[in-house]
Amino acid sequence: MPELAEVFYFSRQWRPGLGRTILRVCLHGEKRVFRGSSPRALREGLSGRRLTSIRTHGKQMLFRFGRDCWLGVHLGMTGTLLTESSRHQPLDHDHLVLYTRERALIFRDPRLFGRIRFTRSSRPPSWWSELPPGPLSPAFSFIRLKSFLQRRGGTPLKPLLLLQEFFPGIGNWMADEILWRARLHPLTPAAAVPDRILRTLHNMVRKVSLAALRTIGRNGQDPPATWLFPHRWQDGGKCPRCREALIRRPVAGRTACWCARCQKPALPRRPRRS
DNA sequence: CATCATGTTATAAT
DNA sequence: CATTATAACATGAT
Repeated sequence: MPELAEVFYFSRQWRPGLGRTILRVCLHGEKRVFRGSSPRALREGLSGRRLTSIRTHGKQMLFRFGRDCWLGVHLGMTGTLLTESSRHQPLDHDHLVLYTRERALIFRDPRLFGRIRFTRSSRPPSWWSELPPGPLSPAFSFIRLKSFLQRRGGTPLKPLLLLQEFFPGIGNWMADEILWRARLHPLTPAAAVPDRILRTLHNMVRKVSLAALRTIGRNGQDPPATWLFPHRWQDGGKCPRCREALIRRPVAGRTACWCARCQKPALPRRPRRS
């Protein structure tokens, strides 16, 4: 589930733990989600400390404990954050559970593509502070987008939108939603987009991010039927704009969904003449 | 049983 | 070196 808005939503699930002291830590330290960090250090670092802040950036989450303990969470494909009562017994897929007096803060991930990191330092860890500007940041400017797409002009738009190094938080459904709204075919080479359409694309990256945060991010509910979102996985799904049947097939290794009528492939560079 | 999945990354090939 | 394709990860849903 987790792209930028879902990640934000899940981060808020742990908000009841803000200001609370972690009394006990249960974890499945041998699981893949702890790759690259020490479960022992994590347990010792968090125990007895208060959860002091919660932040998200794209698909990344950062929880601060006390002054100098930082917990990074990435939800991968199937990760979720939730709370249960403090009597909760960790289930098979509850790989990290932080107990406060009144609640259990749970990281659950059946598929184990998620990742937990732990760092002890006075400043936030570098993997966090070096994240690229998010789509809603002023630094995510049109000119910066244009130069990025220029640099990778031969690559289709769809896989470019999935690059976290430039579009942190954008995932498969958001990319399709953005292209659908900008009426751009997922295979359009980046350099083939005229400036005017590029403006639209830039706008849509921001619009979809903002709208997703205001719906999914706020209450976890799916976006309305005016979006591509609720139609994209349905067999026989129709374009909510023109009712044309939606097309679904892999583009650069991921399933893409688009409307054959609204999103025409790029025209050949030299249509005619000799 | 086969296929597919809202993600990332190592490795191979171009 | 840059880009692109593929496999792998591990489990659950259909």
